[in-house]
Amino acid sequence: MALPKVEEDDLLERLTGVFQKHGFEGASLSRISRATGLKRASLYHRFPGGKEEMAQAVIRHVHERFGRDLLEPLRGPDKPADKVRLMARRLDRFYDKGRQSCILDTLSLEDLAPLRQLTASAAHGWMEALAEVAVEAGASPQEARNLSEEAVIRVEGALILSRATGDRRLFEKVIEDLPRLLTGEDPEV
Amino acid sequence: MALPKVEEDDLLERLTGVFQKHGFEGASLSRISRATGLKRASLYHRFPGGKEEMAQAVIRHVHERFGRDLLEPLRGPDKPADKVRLMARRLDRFYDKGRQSCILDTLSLEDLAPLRQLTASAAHGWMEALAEVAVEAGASPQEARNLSEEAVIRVEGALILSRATGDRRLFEKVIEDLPRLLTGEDPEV
DNA sequence: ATTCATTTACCGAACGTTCGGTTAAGGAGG
DNA sequence: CCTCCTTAACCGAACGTTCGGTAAATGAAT
Repeated sequence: MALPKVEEDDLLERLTGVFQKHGFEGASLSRISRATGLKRASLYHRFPGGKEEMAQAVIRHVHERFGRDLLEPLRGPDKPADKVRLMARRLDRFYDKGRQSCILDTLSLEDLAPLRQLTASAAHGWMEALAEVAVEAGASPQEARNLSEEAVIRVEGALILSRATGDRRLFEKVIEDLPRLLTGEDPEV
Repeated sequence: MALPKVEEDDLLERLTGVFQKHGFEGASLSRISRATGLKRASLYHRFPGGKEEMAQAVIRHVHERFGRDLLEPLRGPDKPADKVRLMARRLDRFYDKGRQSCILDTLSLEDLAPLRQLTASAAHGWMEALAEVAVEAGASPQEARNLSEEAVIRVEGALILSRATGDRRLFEKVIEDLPRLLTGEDPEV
């Protein structure tokens, strides 16, 4: 069989970049083709469902990578505050210090049911992981849920505001404050 | 002179709806034409600068309406907590209980310098007004700035998360918590 | 009050470009 | 050979934009 010109994982990574930067409607096949190095027809070979399937794959890919790199460590044996500090550091990298948009934002505008379902489950997964670590740090289940919601809300809001104002310090501040918010401990940078 | 088919203010209102719902790239001239009742060519008579000028007009219009209806009352003679409660109620209406997106979000993705400048000044205007009322409620200037940033971040984040999850209670909760956050007083619904 | 040039607002039609998507054929590996 | 992956070429539709022209209201001069 012929060799794929771009490996699956690399392809998804490049695809993610386009949808992240331009949103669903702004992610034209030309841009996608340019970014991935694959012609339109090749993209349709990889994603017979077209653009919508690409967007779905992107959400799933980000969900998976996010879960593996940022959320899984939260379930490790370390101290809650340490684990949240680690996640905060990786969040900072994940969003490139506030320069990148979140696909929960850019891909939830379009009202396509399959995309909505995927963004919803991704958001819930994130919040649940945060709630668990908050419970571990001493919060009641109810408190933990509230804290995890607030944490995600702050990160998403900070991304929007950083983008809208061009001031990335807003994002940095929110990131640094996450350990205190979720575990009550100071960040000890 | 001929009578305008749609009054300036009504036109801007309808225009706003399209950009709010679909973002810059998703706001096609066909959609805009359908929503406003004006044909493509007529839109270019009103906005010779084309789509970008329409987007600029939308931001300016929202900025003005937002300032008049939500921020101006914050400078009135009433008690800070009362004023914030009023703003919170109007915010709830402004975003239709979390169903509407914020143009700071939908129009800041596109990297067009004029749009960025407008979203930035709108965001700063909002935060300044909130900081003023926080100072009035007893916060130090530094605290007030932090609180106003956090308030706007929360509102924007809640809008994203409500949209991504379909759960508008997140938005409602943030709205109800604004008076406490900014003035330290309970909402007393 | 009537004319008339001017201005404002609108629209049909078309511009060239790009959109998302398809078809048929070719090259590489098993 | 057969299967997988890629591509050139192509499609109708929609994109943002422009142009020529029409209808309605205005102000000034008659």
